Amino acid sequence: MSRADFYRKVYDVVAEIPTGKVTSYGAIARCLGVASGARMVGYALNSLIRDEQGGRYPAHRVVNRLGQLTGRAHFPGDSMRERLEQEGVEFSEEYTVNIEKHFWDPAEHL
DNA sequence: CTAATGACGACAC
DNA sequence: CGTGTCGCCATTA
Repeated sequence: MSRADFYRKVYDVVAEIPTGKVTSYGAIARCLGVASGARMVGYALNSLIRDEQGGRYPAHRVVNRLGQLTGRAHFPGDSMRERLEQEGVEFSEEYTVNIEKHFWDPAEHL
């Protein structure tokens, strides 16, 4: 599997996250067969920002394994948190979602 | 080519 | 149970 394939698959998975659900970087990485690629998933999403068509991917639904919105700084203002709240995602902390309640496992979708 | 970095995660203390 | 370390690997300096 090439680097480009990995990136594309990450985007595919992200695009399929249901509204009101969230998943983690590590879960996506494992789902793609690269258990140690959690950081790469984050990097792939980071590149979406540069990418023009990046806006059409719900990258705000991807949080770390604890449900923390570690990527909020890459979104304008509090748009990441606002969008999640708007989708009905429950927060345990101001920047932490209830991931156990809203977790979406990419593996189940394959 | 080497070194530092990061939207992570597992494990040791 | 919070904090520190280390492994991870593409990307950038």
